[in-house]
Amino acid sequence: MSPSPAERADVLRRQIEDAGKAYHERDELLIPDADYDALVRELEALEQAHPELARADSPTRRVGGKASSRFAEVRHVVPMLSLGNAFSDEEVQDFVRRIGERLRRDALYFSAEPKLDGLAISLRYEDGQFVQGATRGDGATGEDVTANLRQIRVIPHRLQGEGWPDVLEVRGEVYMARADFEAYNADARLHDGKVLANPRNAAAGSLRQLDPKVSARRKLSFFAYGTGEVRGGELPATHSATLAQLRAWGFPVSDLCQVVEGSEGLLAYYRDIGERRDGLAFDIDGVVYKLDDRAGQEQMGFVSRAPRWAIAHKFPAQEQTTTVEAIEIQIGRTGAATPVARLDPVAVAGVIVSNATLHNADQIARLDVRVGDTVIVRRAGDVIPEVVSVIAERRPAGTAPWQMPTHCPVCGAEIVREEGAAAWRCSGELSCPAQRKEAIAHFASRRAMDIDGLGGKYIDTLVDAGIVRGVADLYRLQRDQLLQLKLVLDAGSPEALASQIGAHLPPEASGDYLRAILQLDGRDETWRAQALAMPAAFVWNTKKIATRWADNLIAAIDASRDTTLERLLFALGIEHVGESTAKALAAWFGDLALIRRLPWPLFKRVPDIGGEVARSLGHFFEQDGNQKAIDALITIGKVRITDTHRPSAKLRDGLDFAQVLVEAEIPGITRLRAEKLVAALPDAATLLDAEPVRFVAAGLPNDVALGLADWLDRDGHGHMLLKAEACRQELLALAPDQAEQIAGPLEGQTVVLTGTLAQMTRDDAKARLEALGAKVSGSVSRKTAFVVAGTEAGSKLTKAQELGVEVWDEDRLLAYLAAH
DNA sequence: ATGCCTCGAGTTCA
DNA sequence: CTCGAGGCAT
Repeated sequence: MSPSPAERADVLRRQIEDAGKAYHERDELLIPDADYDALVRELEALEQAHPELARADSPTRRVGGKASSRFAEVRHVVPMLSLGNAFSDEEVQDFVRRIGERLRRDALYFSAEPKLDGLAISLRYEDGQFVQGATRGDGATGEDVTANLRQIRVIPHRLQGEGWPDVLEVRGEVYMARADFEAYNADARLHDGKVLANPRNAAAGSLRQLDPKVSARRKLSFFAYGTGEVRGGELPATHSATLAQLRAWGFPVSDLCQVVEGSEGLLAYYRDIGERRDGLAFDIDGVVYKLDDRAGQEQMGFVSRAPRWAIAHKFPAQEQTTTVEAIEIQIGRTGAATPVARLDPVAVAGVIVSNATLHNADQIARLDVRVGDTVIVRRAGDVIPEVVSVIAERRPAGTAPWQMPTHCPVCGAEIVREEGAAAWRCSGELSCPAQRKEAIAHFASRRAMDIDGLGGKYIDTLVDAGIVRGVADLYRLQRDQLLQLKLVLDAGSPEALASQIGAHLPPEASGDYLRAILQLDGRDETWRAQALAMPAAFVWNTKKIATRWADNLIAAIDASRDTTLERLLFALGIEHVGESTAKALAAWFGDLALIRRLPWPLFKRVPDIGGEVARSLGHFFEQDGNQKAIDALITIGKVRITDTHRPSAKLRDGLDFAQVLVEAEIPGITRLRAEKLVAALPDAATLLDAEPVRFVAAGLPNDVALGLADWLDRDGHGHMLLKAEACRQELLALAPDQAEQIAGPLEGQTVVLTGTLAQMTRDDAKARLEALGAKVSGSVSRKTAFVVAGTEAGSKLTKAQELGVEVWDEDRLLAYLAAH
């Protein structure tokens, strides 16, 4: 049976998308360009022949396409800066105060302008002629979009008037007016084209079109708001006069630009624009204030990549109303049951929101969100959608308060709440497929074992099929198994796959699909020739993509076998043990064999590990299943820890038996009492043998002595104490670790990274800072030594400024790293 | 006990 | 990114 056009179209779309994604996200070529083009052409032909199959999200309509979508790079001689943000009146007043103090001036004049929601660009004029236009890019380097900018009617090709500098760069915002955006989408809907999400995306997408004719059809506009490089000429001494001059030279400048005085003037302007916002012809997301006189600007200078003389005052996150269609719960890696609201999709602050976390049952109870409710949603911090409140008047009749289900929707185990905790958990542990999948995904994740290419979709299938039950099974996977898996997944189902293949194989070759495909693997020349003779490149491409994936995944799994103790400890997914704790454990103990059998009180020897984390570690390693899983990883999986070393000598400081007793958290046992106890009963064996009277004789109050006796009898505590004592002696007997690291120049300093770095990845920067002894943390506080801010730095930069923490830009970091 | 400072864990969308 | 909560200094 030959595949229906619909099935065929589905397969094509999936292949095109896989290849396109690999190319865009990883710069990886899954299939040659010619093959890719063939796939796209076939899909186009199919969609034309069967218009009912054409879909708005089809890759044939994708903006930009695939290969060659690279624009030339343009280096900005004067960097295109980002702006600091203000969200409250106070922050604006602080901004004005800082300037007043530094410039020692009472009256400050600002140029205030609307902040358009578009795309920042730079236009270069030489001898009055438009020669080049570029996007902002990372601020230092952008993309050359000259051809597309020439299509924008309001951008002058030649400067008007006179007196312009020999070289003039004009900075401004390309945007799409609301009316033009609506018209575009109406047209797109009519012709079944791709509907764009918002004017901003429309502008950005249009500008990055490769074909200028395409972007010409979309009506873009432009407002100038500043200048970049200027050579062979002078600009007026104030920003406002410069804008007027730009207008005279032929540039559109918003007529909402105004000069105002002091913070009062700024705030009045903000309110005025806020009121007029909805009536404007274009979207704005705030207003921008710039110190008007250039001399003052120069005196103020820059922090990181942002000028100190300008700030963006943002409007509050946009809110929208929508309805709650369902409240589902998701089971996380630790079993945490998180309620998520499925919403009727709605556009909030530029994106379509269809899910919003409700965080936990308390939050639902507080808001009293019910299925069917109309709610207000907001994008908190402009990213993660949240439900703000319920509109009570619009609640349908007959609803009941939402309740946490009593059983896990995935495995059916009971959902329980720990005492005093906020979170409900599925009690199924690793017998719950949801938890097992998440645990495996965590194990494979980049910061853990780093098995690239093993996404959630494949883990789902592997676990559902029973091929992978635990993490060690990953190391048993065979290439052909994976190949089959991928082929079936790509086709949607084994049946779909078989029917598709049947059509393209010669009659004598049809039959078992998988066998057919597998035999194409270069081993059988006859098959190979037949495949090449097939009418469509389909089988080849399917095969090539799948083979590539399987080979890559096998290679990634193989590469993950050599790992560090830190990564493996993190990968195990022990509760409360994240990257940082795993790193500390690895550094202090150095040896998995030791860690696996360590009684929990001894984990507290490591700074930043307290009772909770230590118990969690102990609990994990007590479980037989976990020990077996680790054994399997090592023996069957051939996982090797490459950095095993001796425990740190520092572990021995203050480590006597009395301390072990204290750290075991026995009720009533203080350091003083423990010492008395040890003086009378010097080791664990003696202690265990002793009658409670001996404890009293050693100076313990009656109730504490009885409590201790009771404690020793319960829950294997006695045995644990014996083990702890044995381990303690072992640690003491170990030769001191010679390889104590030399103190780096940043030893003991905490550094925070924020924003996007252009020259290196954040992981890279982190590793290099750590190599110098720094601790790289995620949150800014007074103790932070300095904050490294890349482009688009967010709240952490703001916080650093508030706390007066030093801010480095990327160049400074690079210079520092180079010097050390 | 109280109040930082961090870390861990969970999540959204392009 | 944000929230909750663990660890530790006061």
